Amino acid sequence: MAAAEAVFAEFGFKGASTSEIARRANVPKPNLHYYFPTKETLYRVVLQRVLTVWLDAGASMDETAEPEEALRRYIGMKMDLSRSMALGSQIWASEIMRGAPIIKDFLETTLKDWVASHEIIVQRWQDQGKIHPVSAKALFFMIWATTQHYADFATQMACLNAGQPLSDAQFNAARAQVTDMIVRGVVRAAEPANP
Amino acid sequence: MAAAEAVFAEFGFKGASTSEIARRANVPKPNLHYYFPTKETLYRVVLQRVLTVWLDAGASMDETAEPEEALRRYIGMKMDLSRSMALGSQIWASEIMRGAPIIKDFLETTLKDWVASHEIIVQRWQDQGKIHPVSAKALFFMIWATTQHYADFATQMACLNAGQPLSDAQFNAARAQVTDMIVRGVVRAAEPANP
DNA sequence: TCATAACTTGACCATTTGGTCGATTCAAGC
DNA sequence: GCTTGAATCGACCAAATGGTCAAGTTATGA
Repeated sequence: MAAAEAVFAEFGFKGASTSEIARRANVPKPNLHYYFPTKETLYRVVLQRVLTVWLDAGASMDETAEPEEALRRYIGMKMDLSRSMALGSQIWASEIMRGAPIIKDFLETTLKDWVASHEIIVQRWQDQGKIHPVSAKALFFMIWATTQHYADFATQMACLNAGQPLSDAQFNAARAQVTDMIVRGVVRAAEPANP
Repeated sequence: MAAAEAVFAEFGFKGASTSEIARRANVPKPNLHYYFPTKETLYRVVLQRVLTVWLDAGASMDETAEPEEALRRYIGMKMDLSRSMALGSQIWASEIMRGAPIIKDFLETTLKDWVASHEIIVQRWQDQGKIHPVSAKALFFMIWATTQHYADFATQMACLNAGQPLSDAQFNAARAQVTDMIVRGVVRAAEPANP
């Protein structure tokens, strides 16, 4: 599974070869087909795992909380996932880029529902004057884009960081800055107390 | 070239097949190899075009301008590129995700220099108290991530938009909102005039 | 102990892959 | 018309692809 994740992340579904996956996993190829009949089966399983974890993260956006707190928690969690599940994020990205044949169904149902329900929350925040007038989609796209960028473009970031992947300290700093920037960009500053 | 762009964007370098490119371009395969000896040659040419255009956009960040104006211009230009060169952006993304073997050199030289020189500008803005204390890299990563997201994840966005790609009006709205959010997140609000 | 099921694996197969070859067509200049 | 070089293309090649098979080996449980 780990081998499959790495190979799919590096080459995409079509570019990944079962032989390569088997080689990296140190098993003969037929052994791999014993557990996963086809390449697509294996791919689906790998994708499913990403999907599950991301959905859990999505559930963490507490609707009862204040926007700043809710956003901070959600962004922080997505940043953490970008670090701990970078390969999954990459597979997701390449799946989307090839037209999402496998996860289209998920996008049209579960994700759509998630967005719809959270659009309501964002709208409420806006009605309450707690955040600036932004569309919920634009907000979520920015959060997803920025956080996942730390997974999908890790190579580029490493190149701009003396060839080294971001250290834990660097990543934590980035996490904080990303959160701050987005929160400032969206949440309306509390009115200074005036009589 | 257009066919190659589409196929590379959809399947990545390894997953793209020259036969498929030739088929989409309505030319026999040997004809394709007549102009581009190898798949990699063709890939390099396609990538080079993206690179050139993006560099031009990068040059548009006028260092003499105020941060808000400079950022607005740059973000707007990158958003426009995401619309007009979506496939190029996708190829870029998958090239990075496979470890950037072809463009590593560019990343380590030209891009690194670009970032270094623009870090100075951002630092100056910060010293002048014009922007919040953010690292230039975190800022650029957020701009790149968010703008390119509109190209790389167009499929996902379409799924959340009743299956339709963003219309011009929707895209323009997104462009404005993205710009506003980032600017608000980074640029320090002008002090209210006080004696 | 032994039968049965779960697992492992080297050899194999049809198809697709990137790329080539040689023969043909086309266009330009004379 | 003729020559020459550029462009076209059907047929082909070796290698890699996803996937299979049958012959093994190992575990399980009675």
